[in-house]
Amino acid sequence: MTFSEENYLKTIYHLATAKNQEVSTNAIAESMETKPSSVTDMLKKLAEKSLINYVKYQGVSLTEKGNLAAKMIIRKHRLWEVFLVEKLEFSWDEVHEIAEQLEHIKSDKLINKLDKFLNFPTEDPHGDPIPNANGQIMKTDKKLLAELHENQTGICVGVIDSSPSFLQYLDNKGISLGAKIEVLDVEPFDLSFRLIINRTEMMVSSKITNNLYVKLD
Amino acid sequence: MTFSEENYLKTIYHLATAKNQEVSTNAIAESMETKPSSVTDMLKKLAEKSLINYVKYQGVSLTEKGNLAAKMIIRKHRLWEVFLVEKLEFSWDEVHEIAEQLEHIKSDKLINKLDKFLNFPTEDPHGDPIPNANGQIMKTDKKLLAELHENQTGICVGVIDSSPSFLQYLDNKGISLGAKIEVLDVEPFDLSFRLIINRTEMMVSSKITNNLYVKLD
DNA sequence: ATAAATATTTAGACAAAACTAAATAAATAT
DNA sequence: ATATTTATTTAGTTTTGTCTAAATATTTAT
Repeated sequence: MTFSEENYLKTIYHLATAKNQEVSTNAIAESMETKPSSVTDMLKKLAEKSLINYVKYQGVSLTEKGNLAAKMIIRKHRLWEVFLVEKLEFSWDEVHEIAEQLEHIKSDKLINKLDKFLNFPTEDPHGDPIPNANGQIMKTDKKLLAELHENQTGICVGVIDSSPSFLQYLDNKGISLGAKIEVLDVEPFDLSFRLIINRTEMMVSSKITNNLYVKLD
Repeated sequence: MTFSEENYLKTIYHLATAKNQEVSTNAIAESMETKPSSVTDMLKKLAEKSLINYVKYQGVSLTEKGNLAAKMIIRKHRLWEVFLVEKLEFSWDEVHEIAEQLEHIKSDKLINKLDKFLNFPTEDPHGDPIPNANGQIMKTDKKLLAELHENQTGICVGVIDSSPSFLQYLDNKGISLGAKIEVLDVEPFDLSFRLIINRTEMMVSSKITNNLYVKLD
């Protein structure tokens, strides 16, 4: 499988998972910053290889085979992200670009040894789940911080918005994966939260609480 | 720079270093298992980018720029090999193929952090030197085992022939990088050596002693 | 229900990196 | 010194993945 094919599969997987329905040609083109005509070309090729179900003008979905292939690419991407953050000390916001390259390295043995070296992590540094070697995804019982009530506590396990600017904002505030969070109270007017994070009290807006995942204790 | 350009540069570097003269089109083609006409095409492209000195029918040499670029690729290749052997527990003979892929990952920050993570190694698992971030290569004072005399001792630091079959032979005999070697005596008839390697006495043929590098104590 | 807008596909072209076959230059042998 | 062999380059083709422009299908609005 070529780099390009792998990138298309991954994009289709993400779009299909997010929308939970057939993925349109234009949606793929927009997401990959390419032209719809290029997408059509590639869809034919992927359908030819039985990686997607493709009916002209009707959008696409992944076949079983395509779904597994996509999850293996995502597995590689996320394992490499864990490696970059935990072993090489990159910060959250720097790893995506490099993992985009590393995810295309072909060697099952490599990725399984990496998995072991990292102690079989189940989530990447943004809190997204890592499929195991069989493609199974452990779903976590994480909640949005915005859903918590006063006096509830938990630990930070991920984000929705993983843009560098948001991740850097979190770094500045001292909010990192694994941080202990306690909700002191919620301001009813603007839904901002008063929190204790790692022993420091702070206020955060609803924009933040709607982008941070926590796991309840 | 594309994968293909990088592979050509690397090949030219190795051939130029081995022969210490201009590299011919055919030599490159043979080494890369491609056709001379394909090589000519690429040479024009590399010359256009000032990476090589190319005069029709005269063979090529690397420019300063090309030489540095080649050394950076080799640096990446060898650092990844160290990672694979030391951290992921691959054996000597498995790492080359995977490193061929990893050497093309583009990120200076990545490779320098990897270097630090591995504690700035100066040699890869086959005993070949690793250029530093500036492209400088520390040359080691290694000798061929065949050059040692009776009662001399040293440690195994590398090989010439890095084919899987030779590396596997060494593994079977318990000969690995860092192994202590003591020469007991040399059989004048066939130049075979009687050795103690890691406290075990064994006989090795001159075919072996001519392919193993040792550093004297 | 039809017109207008939007989405998708087709047709044809291009660049990169490879190839084959033919042409040309360089090296070698007689 | 010329003929022959070998090495190298040129010319033209192929495949992959992209593009533009034009054509066609689908959706939306009136």
